[in-house]
Amino acid sequence: MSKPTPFVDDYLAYLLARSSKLVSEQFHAQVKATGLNVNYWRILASLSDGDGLSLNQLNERVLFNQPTLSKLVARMESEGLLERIKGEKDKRSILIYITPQGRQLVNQLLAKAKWHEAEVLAKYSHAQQELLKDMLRQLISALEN
Amino acid sequence: MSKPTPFVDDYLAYLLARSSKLVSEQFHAQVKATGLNVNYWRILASLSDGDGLSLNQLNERVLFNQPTLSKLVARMESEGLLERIKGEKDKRSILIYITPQGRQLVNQLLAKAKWHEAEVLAKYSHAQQELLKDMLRQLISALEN
DNA sequence: CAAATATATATTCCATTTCATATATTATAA
DNA sequence: TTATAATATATGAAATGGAATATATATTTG
Repeated sequence: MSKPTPFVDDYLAYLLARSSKLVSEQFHAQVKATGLNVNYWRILASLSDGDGLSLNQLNERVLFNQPTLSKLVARMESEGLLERIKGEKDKRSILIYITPQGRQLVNQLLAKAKWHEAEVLAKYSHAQQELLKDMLRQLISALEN
Repeated sequence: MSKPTPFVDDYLAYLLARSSKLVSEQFHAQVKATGLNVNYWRILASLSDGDGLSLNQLNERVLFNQPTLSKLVARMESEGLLERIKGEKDKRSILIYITPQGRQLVNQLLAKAKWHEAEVLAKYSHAQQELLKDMLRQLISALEN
């Protein structure tokens, strides 16, 4: 009788957390090497293909807490990476834009990120890569309601 | 011409982080409802099918930082959930065991966790579930070296 | 074997995150 | 309309997490 599979190795939440952490950590080392805060990278990447999101909308993507994101965005503005503009239609909201400086930074990192992803996925066929991503996308949209 | 897929929605690290967070968060709400710290749950679950791990070994599973885990384990011991025993063979090491009280707690949560996972995966066939998990396990072992 | 190096865990100090709540604005109801 | 509730973001005190380092024990080297 061989040992049963340990709980965590068959537990989806654990497999996701572990693979997520392993994949991210490798790349985050590269981000840190450029001197950038990892959270800044996540925020810039989330804004990279369409800024002008409100804080809440951005938060739905980056999945921080609202106060955490609020403070990060304020810091990033003070460092010249983002700009915050009060909403015209709804004056409670703050719309967030990438500055040229932030854009330059994120563009460099996007290229590195794609390169890193290619490395991670090198052993998989294109079909397999898409299968994995599709399953994750399905999971996400199911959980978002 | 339709919009291209946003970067993040095609980026593996993001898909993993997002799905991980969404899956975990749902269950963590249940954990918190029982009054337990989420990190405690992660530690107990990691020990659930074989305790007596050293701090380092445990850390390889839970993927915290060593000082963070060290502090958490100390707190959990003071709250009666774990026991720390100095290694016989290597006296630098600390072996970590679940107390009966900790065991009772984790057993309840393991049952809930499995139930929650079943819900999350309900829409997938058994074969698909295994496919997803296998791909994640492969990814993990490739990244661990 | 003694000295030097490596390893396992703990601790300290500081930056960041979180919880609860405040403020400002908008939407709804009476 | 005015009062009430809801929503978006900000803020402050307290808890948490991380980087650097300390301590204790083991291993290696000359």
